Amino acid sequence: MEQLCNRRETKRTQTALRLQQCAVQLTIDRGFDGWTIDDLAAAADVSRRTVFNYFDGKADVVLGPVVELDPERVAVFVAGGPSGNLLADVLALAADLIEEHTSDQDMIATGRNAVLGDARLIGLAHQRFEDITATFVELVRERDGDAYSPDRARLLSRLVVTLFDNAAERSVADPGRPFSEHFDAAIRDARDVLA
Amino acid sequence: MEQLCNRRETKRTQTALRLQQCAVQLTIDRGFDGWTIDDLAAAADVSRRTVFNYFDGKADVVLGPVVELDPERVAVFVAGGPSGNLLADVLALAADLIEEHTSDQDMIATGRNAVLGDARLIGLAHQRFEDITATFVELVRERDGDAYSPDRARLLSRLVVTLFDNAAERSVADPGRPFSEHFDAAIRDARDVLA
DNA sequence: TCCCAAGGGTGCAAAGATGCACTCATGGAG
DNA sequence: CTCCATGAGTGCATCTTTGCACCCTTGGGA
Repeated sequence: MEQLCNRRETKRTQTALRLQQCAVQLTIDRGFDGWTIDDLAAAADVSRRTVFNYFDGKADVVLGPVVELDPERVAVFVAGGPSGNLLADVLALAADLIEEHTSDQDMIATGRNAVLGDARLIGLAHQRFEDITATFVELVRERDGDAYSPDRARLLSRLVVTLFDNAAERSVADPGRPFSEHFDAAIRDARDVLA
Repeated sequence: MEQLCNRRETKRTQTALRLQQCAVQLTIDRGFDGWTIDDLAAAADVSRRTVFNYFDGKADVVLGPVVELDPERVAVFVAGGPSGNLLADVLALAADLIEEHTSDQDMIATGRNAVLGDARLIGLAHQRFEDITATFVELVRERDGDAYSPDRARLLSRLVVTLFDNAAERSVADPGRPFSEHFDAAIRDARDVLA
């Protein structure tokens, strides 16, 4: 997956990472509204235009790009797969989401702190989770029709979000372990709690 | 002269400087033939191709680009200007050469050491001075016809080179002062010596 | 209320950087 | 001597970065 022999790819990754790190740091220092795109560009030593070449907006730099589900996996999910168990399949879908979009393990904790420290950012992040939830609810409806009530589907999505957030908390407490491990642990504990 | 507001110019200058510094360091460490363009590219974190986008060859990275006289000033010189005194005018021409091609004051000393520490580089540098000398001789001939014998013109050019080298030595001993100042001091001392 | 400065965001063309496939010269190894 | 590996140097297509002119929204002042 990593191509260290390719200068282009390497520099692109470095620049994206640098932008994210600077954005998070600026947010921690001054809050989300305390810095401009120009400030970020200066901090990351790129032009203002380049920021928009990498991210779709100011929020995206801090929160990361809007997550997108793999259409192939979505198709499998809607068809009732991969395991047939709804909870397991939703979790699998969510796990892929996290897996693909976690470029920097230890950035998760820092990023989470930055988000939670700024009211405006909490709102933006919340909006994102809302969108994801809506997507999931729709997917569940496509998959099982009316077998699941929208309320139940919504609860399911919220559970996944909660699991993610709990995993993030664990990641803060124990940054040494990979995030996916914390996520798995959160799932296990949740099962125990609900058992 | 410096445009800190322009990202392009700034980065270009930085890259060129980085390439020069790395090349000099590599030469000091391993000798001129002890490193390849690929080594330099890796050290300066650019692609091999980019090295050739900046410099015309391996030698140019260490010695700097081949100096070129300003055609306008050359025309003035050939016409007998600007002062009418041959020595003064040649010195003025040479001073311009140095002024325009000295991007980094303290690099002069380091670069000089690198050149003097490698036999091959001394040869290359010598060849350059030869070329410059030939150019000057030709210019003097165009200016004063046969009033100056080629031998005398050649001596004149050599004097200038010597002054430059002496100024470089002074620069090594006293890096705090700008190079042009050392150059002027060398000229004064030479006059005293020859008086 | 009207106006304007500031900041987010986009389109486009020019300038830079890179990868890659070449060519050419040279100094050994066999 | 011949062959071949190595490293200098070039041409060209492609991808990135940058500057710049724009547009749109918004929150204050006058």
